[in-house]
Amino acid sequence: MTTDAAADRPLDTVDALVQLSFLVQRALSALGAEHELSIIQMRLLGILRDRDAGMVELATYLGLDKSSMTGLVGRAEKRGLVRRARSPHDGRAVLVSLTPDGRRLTERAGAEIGRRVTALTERLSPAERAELTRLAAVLLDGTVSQAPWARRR
Amino acid sequence: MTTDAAADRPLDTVDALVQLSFLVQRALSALGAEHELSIIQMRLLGILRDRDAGMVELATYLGLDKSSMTGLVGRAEKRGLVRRARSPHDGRAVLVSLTPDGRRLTERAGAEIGRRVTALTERLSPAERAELTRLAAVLLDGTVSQAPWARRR
DNA sequence: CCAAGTAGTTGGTGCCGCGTACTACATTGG
DNA sequence: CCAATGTAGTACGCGGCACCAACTACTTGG
Repeated sequence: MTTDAAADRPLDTVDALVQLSFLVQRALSALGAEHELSIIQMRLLGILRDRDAGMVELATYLGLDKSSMTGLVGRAEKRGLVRRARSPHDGRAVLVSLTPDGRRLTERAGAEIGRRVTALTERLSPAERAELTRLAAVLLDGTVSQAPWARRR
Repeated sequence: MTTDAAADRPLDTVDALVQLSFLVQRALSALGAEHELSIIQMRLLGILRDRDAGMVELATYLGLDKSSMTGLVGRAEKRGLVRRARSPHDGRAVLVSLTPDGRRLTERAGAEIGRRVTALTERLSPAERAELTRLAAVLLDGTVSQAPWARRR
């Protein structure tokens, strides 16, 4: 239901989207593996690239339980990618931020993601690429309300 | 790098594809969760829907190590979704197949995936849907040689 | 000030994936 | 035929990831 469907027969829309999602995820996963990063770790770094955040905030962005954050951040911290600091305004809270090492790795991995995902579209003309982007944006738009995982603020 | 990127600014192609992949994966994951199925379990069932297979064969389709299959199939077997049978032609081999329960669940989940993924495209016209499908197929085509995860036979 | 709420951690459970090591059967070539 | 080699599968240990329930420590509203 997800991995198969005729490889050289015309795909229906459902199969196309599902398989495309696996294709992209596999690219991300393979790329992350080269830096010993899981997809969830990359997502964590990606959020922290733009702003520091507390544990609950991160959990919300990532769609995880807050208790899952302890281990996730802990492992990143142990690798020196991330740092915990006490929040100045709230004694309970913690502010997670990238270390310089973490930032370097994040920038680098981000650039590689750009390259690899772009490579997936190499057979598309610029106009097709733009159209694909537009269509994807429509799908993403349609679910922003149900899917609070790609928001700023 | 994966979860963010401006929510209401124009997306570039890379962000669009990455975010779309997360959108679809989240839909799959949520749907699976309703039946206590992980994505990998659904993929397993999806393969077995069309044909029985040995452990190594399944591992190849799923891109996993064969040792990972023991647990995966074992858990599905314990739930009564799947059955192991000794291969008639090779005393070492095992043939994994769906039980009637497993087949019912597979058909049902497959149908729901169709519905939900189709729902993601509700804002597209039929022509746009077809175009999206075509474009996705081009991306998928370009990597078949590197990605032996969507083949029959 | 105190009750209720919030941020975060801990501990336990289970799934998933890997690498290594092992058993059992199959195949091949001398 | 049989020894060497190859292949299918399992077992075990490890670590990452995610959940839930329970807990601590702090903050806030009345």
